[in-house]
Amino acid sequence: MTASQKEKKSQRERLEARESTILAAATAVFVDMGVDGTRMADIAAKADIAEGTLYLYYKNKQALLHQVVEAFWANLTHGAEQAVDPALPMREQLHQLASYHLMALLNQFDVVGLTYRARLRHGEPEQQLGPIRGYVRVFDRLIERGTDRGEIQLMLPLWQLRDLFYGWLEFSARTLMLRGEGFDQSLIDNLVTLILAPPKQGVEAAKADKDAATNTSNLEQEILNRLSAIEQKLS
Amino acid sequence: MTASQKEKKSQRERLEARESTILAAATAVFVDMGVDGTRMADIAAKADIAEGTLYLYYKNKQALLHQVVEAFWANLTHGAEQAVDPALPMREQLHQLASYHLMALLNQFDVVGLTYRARLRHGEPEQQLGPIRGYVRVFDRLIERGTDRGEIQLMLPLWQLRDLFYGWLEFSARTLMLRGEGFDQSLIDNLVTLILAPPKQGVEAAKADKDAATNTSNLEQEILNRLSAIEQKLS
DNA sequence: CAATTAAATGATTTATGCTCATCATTTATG
DNA sequence: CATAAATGATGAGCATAAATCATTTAATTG
Repeated sequence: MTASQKEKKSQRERLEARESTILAAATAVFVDMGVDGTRMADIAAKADIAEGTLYLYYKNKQALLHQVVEAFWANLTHGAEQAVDPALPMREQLHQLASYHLMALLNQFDVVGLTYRARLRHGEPEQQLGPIRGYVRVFDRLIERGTDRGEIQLMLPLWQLRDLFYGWLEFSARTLMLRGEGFDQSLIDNLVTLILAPPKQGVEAAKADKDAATNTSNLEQEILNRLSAIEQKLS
Repeated sequence: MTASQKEKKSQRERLEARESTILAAATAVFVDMGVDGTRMADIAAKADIAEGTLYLYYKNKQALLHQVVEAFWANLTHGAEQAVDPALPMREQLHQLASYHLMALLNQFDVVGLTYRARLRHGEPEQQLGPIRGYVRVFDRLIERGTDRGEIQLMLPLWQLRDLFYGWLEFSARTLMLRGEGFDQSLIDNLVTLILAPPKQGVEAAKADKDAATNTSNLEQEILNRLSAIEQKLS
């Protein structure tokens, strides 16, 4: 029994290894030739298996592409979690996350592009890209902690802050790629500064100034911070 | 000769009319069935022409898709130019542009989605989407004027500001669609306020007015506002 | 009204995603 | 250990749809 189970396990391992091989091959060819330019035969050849075998692992080309993208984002999530050091102050952590994300977008621009082709054929349920959700959760947790500590000064519902962060970075990555430029430090700095210490604006800024000038107690400010925390958790 | 020229012109007009018909048919079918789900035969049928005729007007399916997207953005540019009234103060203009853009993204979400499939097969020159460039120029001109007048408080390079604006709005549109929600006024307000100095009217103004009336401190009023916001979200 | 040019057609060709009958390998059984 | 059953792998063949092109039809010209 022990032997048979061992055999079974090594069998399963072989299957998983083959799945990884297929995924790696598919990623490479998709990136290299574009989705439409990729033939299933190409992927099979690169993975060194028969064409029909692909369909034992994935229902069709679309499902394979979907899996490629999911694996990519899952991997990215892992990297993001490692890139952020929770011991550091909030500003550093945000900086790390933003830098990591922009870096990833630039270095793997083509793979990111596959994401837009991976949404399932319309019809069928909300089987939207799950891993992306896991990815942004890294950001969400960071912001929630920062909000609890009252360090986030850009007062926005969490979802707006999230879309600002990722939307800005992704569009910027596209611009930088288009111009043939690389990583832009000023962009990251501006983004972090905007979220943590926005330029004086509106009542918020006036209030802050007033507080500083008139030496108002921190208690009232603390109340505001707590309220923001609650508000963001609700949205 | 006049007659012949007239004839020739009406001929050209007929061709252009047919081209419009094809484009409209293609847009409808692409949106309805998805790019992959669309057969050239479907488009031909909808445009009431033979399949082969399509290839007299467009080199292939990809080129047709490309043209559909270009026409869409060109049309959107026209709408944006009309939506913004240059006589109004900067704040109103930005508000109009942001509202128009978010509205367009939401109402024509599927067409916008086609944009990501319209980049030409890789290889071949920088024939990137031109009309999008024309579209963002509306924003650029607005910002340049605002900068000259010193009305822009968010000091960023133009390209960063542009990517912030469009990136945030597009990601937000996706979020709103995913949640099945519609136009979000607070998003627009926050975006405009972030870029410009505090408003003289709107939510901020109401608060300021109330401040003046009740002679309450800004801080206390801010607390009241936040409580109201929370209250609304809970109901 | 020929004659010439341009436009339109759709049967045919070509390409490729996917299926399935067959073969190979692994696991279960007496 | 032998044999049966189950699972995995294969690639020739099928079906679908994009693109082509010889042919027909329509428009333009002198």
